[in-house]
Amino acid sequence: MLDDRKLAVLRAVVEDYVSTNEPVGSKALAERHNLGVSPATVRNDMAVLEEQGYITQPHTSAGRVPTDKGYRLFVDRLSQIKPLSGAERRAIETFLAGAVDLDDVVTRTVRLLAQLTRQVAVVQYPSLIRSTVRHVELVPLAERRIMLVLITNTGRVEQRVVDLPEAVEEDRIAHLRAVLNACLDGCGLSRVPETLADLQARLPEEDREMAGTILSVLLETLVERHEEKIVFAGAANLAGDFTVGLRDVLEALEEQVVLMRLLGEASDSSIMVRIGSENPYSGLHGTSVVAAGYGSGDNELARLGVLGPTRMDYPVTMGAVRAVARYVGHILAGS
Amino acid sequence: MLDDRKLAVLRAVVEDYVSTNEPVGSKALAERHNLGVSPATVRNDMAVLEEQGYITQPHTSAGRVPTDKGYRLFVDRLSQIKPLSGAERRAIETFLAGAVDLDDVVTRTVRLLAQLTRQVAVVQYPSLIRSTVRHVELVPLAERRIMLVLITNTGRVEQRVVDLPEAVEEDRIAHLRAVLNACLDGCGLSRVPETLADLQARLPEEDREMAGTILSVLLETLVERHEEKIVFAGAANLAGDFTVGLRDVLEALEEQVVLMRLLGEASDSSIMVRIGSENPYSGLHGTSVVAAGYGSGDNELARLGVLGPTRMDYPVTMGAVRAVARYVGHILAGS
DNA sequence: GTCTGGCACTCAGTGTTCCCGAGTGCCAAG
DNA sequence: CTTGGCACTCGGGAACACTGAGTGCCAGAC
Repeated sequence: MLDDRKLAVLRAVVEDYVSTNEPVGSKALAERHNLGVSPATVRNDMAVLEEQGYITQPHTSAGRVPTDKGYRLFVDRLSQIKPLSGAERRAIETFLAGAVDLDDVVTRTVRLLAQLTRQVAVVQYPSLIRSTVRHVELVPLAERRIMLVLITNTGRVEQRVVDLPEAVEEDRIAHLRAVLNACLDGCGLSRVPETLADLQARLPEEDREMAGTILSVLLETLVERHEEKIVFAGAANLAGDFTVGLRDVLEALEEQVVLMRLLGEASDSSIMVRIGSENPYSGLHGTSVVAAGYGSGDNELARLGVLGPTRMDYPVTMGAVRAVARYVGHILAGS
Repeated sequence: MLDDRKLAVLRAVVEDYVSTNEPVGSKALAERHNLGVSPATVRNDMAVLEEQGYITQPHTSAGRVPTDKGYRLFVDRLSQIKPLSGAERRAIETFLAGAVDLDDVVTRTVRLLAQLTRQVAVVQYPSLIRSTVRHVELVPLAERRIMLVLITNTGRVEQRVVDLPEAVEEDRIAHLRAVLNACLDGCGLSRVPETLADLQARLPEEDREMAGTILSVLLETLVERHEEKIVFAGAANLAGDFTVGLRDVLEALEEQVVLMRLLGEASDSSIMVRIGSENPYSGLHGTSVVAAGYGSGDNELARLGVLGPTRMDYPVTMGAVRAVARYVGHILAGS
């Protein structure tokens, strides 16, 4: 139904439109890409492509512009991810290697990605649920008040102040700390609730109340933070492209929930592309998202990606996202 | 040089321009504000005000618009901070009271302020330098690797992974932890360096090397983080007002350094207003900043504020900033 | 001296018209 | 199936006039 030349025409339309940002006409197209046929022939092909819904014209007597469906076909079958240059890889590596803690890794990553793609970058913090406990610390602050600190294997640190029902001596707290760590060290966060239930049943009577208070806060921490943390950067890159709808996009970026859904569900470690109206949030039609999961080694910890105009250079963007996701994975595995 | 009526005219020009966003003419002005004089008289006054540089006309045959100098006079002498309504106060209070940790306080604050003022809100994390140490924790991760966690009285938590030169048993680490906490508890962060120097001299010979490594990382943490953390929200509110220059503004917002300077130096606890070209960064002429310090009790921990078009409602904005700064102070003092 | 009404002047913004040219669709011939 | 030719469409820019809000200035009133 679409022969090779028609596909070549579609590819040419996408490439030209992406680079010029202007509707592309049959003549210019026949010249710039050596298709070996005349403009008239190209016109016929374009008419077919338009009929099938892959391209459209903004108005009569203008060139053609790809539709979302057209971009989709381009991404799926007509393009290859473009790897980064050696210089770019090295730049990424050295830039990320300078990070001192998790916060820093995430901040650097999001800025790097924004700069690399000249679009808006979005990075999700490593998911608590898929992490494991590295250490639990109880810090006495006052007689009836302690601070609970939870450290995960991905370097994430969560803290809560806990008010106790009664005054508790430091050594009982120290003991609880030891027990907690013995139980939880290396324990996957998703298995923490059951582990804690077990633990509490085994505690001596007099510690039950205190421990109950602390453990319930610990559980709360896990549940609350199920609402994952997510950041973005590069909003300034929007200013060039968009004119209308920019407000919608900015609003979407500030909604954690929307942002989460934007990056999509865990995929089979390949790159996800969402084009225009494929996006879940209506304010983001007209934008595309390229996202991938990242993690240390095999399991996906979280996701990152970029958001830009539908009219973006998909091969390059996908290359950048893939590369950054890999390097972040390495960094997290190494620390 | 400027009699009362001329000042009243200036005030009227500012107020009308702020609310309509259109150059205001003599006729409309004489009608809407009951100045008790004719348009012709107002025209004469406006001519004087223009000559003095308080207002200007975009082009001949248009109304007048306040200049930066005009806004300055308005803010300094012609307006009063407008307190929030009771409902708004209560909303602030309940919204901030729900915060679970420092991160949460800051995030909620910045969103609140953005929503309240319908502008871009900027909040600086409580300064490390002016905080005091609440606790230092050393967590063994592996034989030659520990995690250093620093908790301040403002609830801020800093962490670093430290690689040790030699394997160290846990009890030596526990001992060092005890010593560190004994020395540093309640110590102002600015005094930490000297305190640590003292401490190291008093340590037993065999602990020197290990302790040196740890302490130097601790010092690094303080120095590095001297570059303070700062966040913003409400970028979507820019989309309505600005058309050109928006890119500059967004870029400025993503530059930590610019953002820092934006909020200004510690002031004598009053509200700072920077109007248009008074701003340090040239991309931000055309915008104004209203900022204030906040803190628990007497000492200023950090600053917060909003950024908006020069044409903003200063009395209302100042009221909101002041109120939020106060409540955040209370919250931080209470936890 | 200060205020006011009158009047001529200026000019941004809008609407109208006209024209150009890029690009199209269609058709008949190769 | 491809190609050149041709009539057609229509967005966008240039030229133009018109309108009206707003101004500056002046002479007379208070």
